[in-house]
Amino acid sequence: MQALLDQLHSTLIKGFEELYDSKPNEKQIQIQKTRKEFEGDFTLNVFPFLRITRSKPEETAQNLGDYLKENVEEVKDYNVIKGFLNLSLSENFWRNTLKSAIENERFGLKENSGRTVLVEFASPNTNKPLHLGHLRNIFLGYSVSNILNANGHNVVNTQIINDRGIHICKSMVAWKEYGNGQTPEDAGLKGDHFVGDYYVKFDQVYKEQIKDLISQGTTEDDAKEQAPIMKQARETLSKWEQGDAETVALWEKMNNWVYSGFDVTYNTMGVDFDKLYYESETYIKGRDVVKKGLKDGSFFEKDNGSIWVDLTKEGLDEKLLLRADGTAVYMTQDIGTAIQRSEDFPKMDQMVYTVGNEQDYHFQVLFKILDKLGYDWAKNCYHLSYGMVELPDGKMKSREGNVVDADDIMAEMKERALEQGKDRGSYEEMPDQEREELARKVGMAALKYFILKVDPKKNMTFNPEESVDMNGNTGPFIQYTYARTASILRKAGEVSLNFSDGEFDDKERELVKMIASFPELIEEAGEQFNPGAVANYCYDLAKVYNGFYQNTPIFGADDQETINWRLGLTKKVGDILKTGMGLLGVEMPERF
RNA sequence: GGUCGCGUAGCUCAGUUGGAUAGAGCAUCUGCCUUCUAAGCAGACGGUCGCAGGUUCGAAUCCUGCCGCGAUCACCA
Repeated sequence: MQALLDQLHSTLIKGFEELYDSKPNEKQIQIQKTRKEFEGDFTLNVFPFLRITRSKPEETAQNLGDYLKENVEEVKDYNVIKGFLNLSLSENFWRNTLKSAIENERFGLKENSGRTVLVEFASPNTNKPLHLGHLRNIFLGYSVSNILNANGHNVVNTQIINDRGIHICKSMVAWKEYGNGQTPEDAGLKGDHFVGDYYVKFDQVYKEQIKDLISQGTTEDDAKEQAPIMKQARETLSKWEQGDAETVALWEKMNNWVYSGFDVTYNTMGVDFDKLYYESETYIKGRDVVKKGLKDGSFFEKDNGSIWVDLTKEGLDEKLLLRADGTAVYMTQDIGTAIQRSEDFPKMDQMVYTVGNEQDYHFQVLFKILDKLGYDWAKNCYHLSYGMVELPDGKMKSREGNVVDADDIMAEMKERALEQGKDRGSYEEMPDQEREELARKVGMAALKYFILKVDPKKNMTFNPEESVDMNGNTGPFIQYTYARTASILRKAGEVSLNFSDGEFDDKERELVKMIASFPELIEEAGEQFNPGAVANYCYDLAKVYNGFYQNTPIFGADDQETINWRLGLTKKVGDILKTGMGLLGVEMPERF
C-alpha cells in the first residue's frame, strides 16, 4: 500500500507541473484514509493548494481527480466534496493487496534494522511481592520490547534489581528476631510473600516501639530515630556495607527467596529477561564514576565532602551524587548501571527506561549527567514514563492495606474467566485441562488488555469490576474473534488465493483496508512506544470482522472464488490479531 | 510557590504531523440463536471536547491566560 501512496504522491507532483506549472510543498500533499461516511479509499485535501491553483476548491479537486484517474491505473474513480478529493481504488488493487499480505508470513513485521535497544522494566525492590503498580510497568515494558522487536530492532530485556538498602535490612531484622529460622517452604508461602510478611512485621513492631517511646516522653522525631528495631536495621545495613559474612549470607538467602517468588510471578505474566543488573553491583561503579567526574571537573564538592552536579545552566538544579559519608544515593547507582550496560552492549543504540512518571525529573537529570560525562549514547536514552494506577476509591496506599497484590489479581482473573465461561456450551464440552488453560489465557488477556489499552502517559483507574469484564472492548472479545476465525479456517482446510473479479461489499472493503494498514500501525506504535495503539487497532479490526461475520455468509457464498476471498480475509484477520495481541503479550486460544 | 503532566458522553477510554457531521465500551432501553462459535450482531439514548481569548480557509488537536486534578522540587528510592 505504501508503494501506491508514493505513486499518488509523485503523480500529483507531476500533475501540478503540467496543470499549474508549479511545485507544491511536499508537506502540503496530505493523503489520508477516507472517512467511513464518504465514498472512497483515500482522500486528498486540496485546501493547501488553492494559492497555487488560484481556483475554487471544487475545481482544483476536480482537475487533480481527473489527472490521477488518467495517470494512476489503480485509481478507479473519484468524487469531490468541498475541498476533499476522495479517490476510489480498483477492486483489483485491494484483491492483490490482500493476496500479498497473506503470502507474506511476516506481514507487518520489519526486516532487521541492525539497531540494538535495551528495554528496562520491572526493576522491583526485593523486600516485598509485586503489586498492581508493577503490573502496568511490566506489561508496558514487555509489550514495548515486543513492538520494537517487530520493528526490526534487536531488543535486550533488562532490569535493575534493587537488592540492597535499608528496606531489605528491615525484612532481615524482622526475620532474625521473629522468624525462628523458618523458610518459605516451612510456611507454605512463595518466597517474595514470605519475605514481604517480615517487612510488614518490621513495620508493626517499629510502630509499637515508637508508641512506647512517645508514651515514655520521647518526642516523635526522636522516637523514630531511637526505636531499637530501626537501630538494628541500620546496623545491619552498615554491616552489609562492610561485608560482614553473616549479614551478607542472610541477605543472599532472603534475596534468593524473593527471586524464586518473582520467577513464578514473571512466569505467570509470561515475561522474561535477557540480562539482569543488581544495584549491589552497579552502585560501586557509579561511585567510581562520580569520583572520577569530580577530578575532571564535571562535578563539584561541597564543604562537607558531598559531591554534586550543577545543572543550573541546563535549566535544572544542583543534584546530589554522593553523600558526605561517601555512600551512594539512587542517582549514583543509576549512573553506574547505565555505563555498565553501555560496556556490556557496545553496539547499543538506545536505552529505554520503563519507570513511572513520578521520576520524570530524575531521568531528565540522569540523562543530562550522562551527557555531561561525554557518553554520546546519552542523547538516545528514553524514559518511557507512565501514569499512576489508581483504584476507584483513590490511590493505593500500603499503609491502608488497599494494595492489590499481583499474584492475587492474576489468580482472581482466571477464576472469573472460569466463572463467566460456565454458561457457555463450548466450555462444558472441553476437557478439564483445556478449560483451565483457556481460563488462564482469557483471564490474563482481560488483565493485560485492560491495562495496555490506555495511553501509557495517562493516569489510569483500575476498576476491579471492569477489569474482569469480558464483553465489549476487552482482551477476551478479541480472543473470541480470533477463535472464531480459527474455527472457520479449521472447517475450510486449505485457503486458495484464487479470488474472483467481482465487486465486494463495504465490510469486505473496510477489512482489506484495515489489514493493509497494519504495517503502518506497527511502525507508529514503535515510534511512540505505545502498546495502546496496537490494542485499539486489534479491537477495531475484531469489531469490523465480527460485523462482517454476522452479516455475510462465508461457506454459503455464491461461488467458490467468493468463498476463497472471504476465507482469505478471515485468515489474514486471524493472523493479524494473533500477531498484534502477541505484541501485547496476550496469547490467543484456537478454541473458545 | 517553581517545574512537568493530565482535563473529551453518567463511568472507563480512543481520537498521532490542524481537516469533513467528535468515536468506542460499560450502564439504560429495543430487536436478532432450526443457518460458519450470541463472551456476538443490528439499533436507540447520551457531548458548551475544563473556561476565555488568539493563530487560520479550518482547532478536541497549535499559542497565551485562568480554573481543576496529579506528580515532583530530600545527604529517600
